[in-house]
Amino acid sequence: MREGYYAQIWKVVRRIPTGKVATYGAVARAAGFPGTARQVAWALRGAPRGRLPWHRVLGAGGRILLPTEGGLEQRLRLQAEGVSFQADRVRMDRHQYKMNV
DNA sequence: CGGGTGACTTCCC
DNA sequence: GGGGAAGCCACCC
Repeated sequence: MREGYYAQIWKVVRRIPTGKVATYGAVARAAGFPGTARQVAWALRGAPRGRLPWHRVLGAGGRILLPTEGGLEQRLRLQAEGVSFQADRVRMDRHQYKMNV
């Protein structure tokens, strides 16, 4: 089933190391599907929870876009990994993970 | 195959 | 820098 696209996205997300983050758009590009940032969110939502560092994927500018509790959990998880924030955004200048396109 | 739905982005005011 | 509009696209009726 829908493994083709999702599997690629998950593979990229799993490459993001602890303490680093990436944006939806960057993940999409690295996976070989430029312009599908929105679909990355689908892939994360439909991902098998527990074995994917979903919390390391953020919106452009380092913003957490996951609403309500999920967003809070995401922030806590990131902070637990040593990711620093400035107001509501992650300091991308320090934590953005550069992927080999 | 048409239409609605977003954990998106970018541009413009 | 907030707010709105438009572009994009996999997924599910």
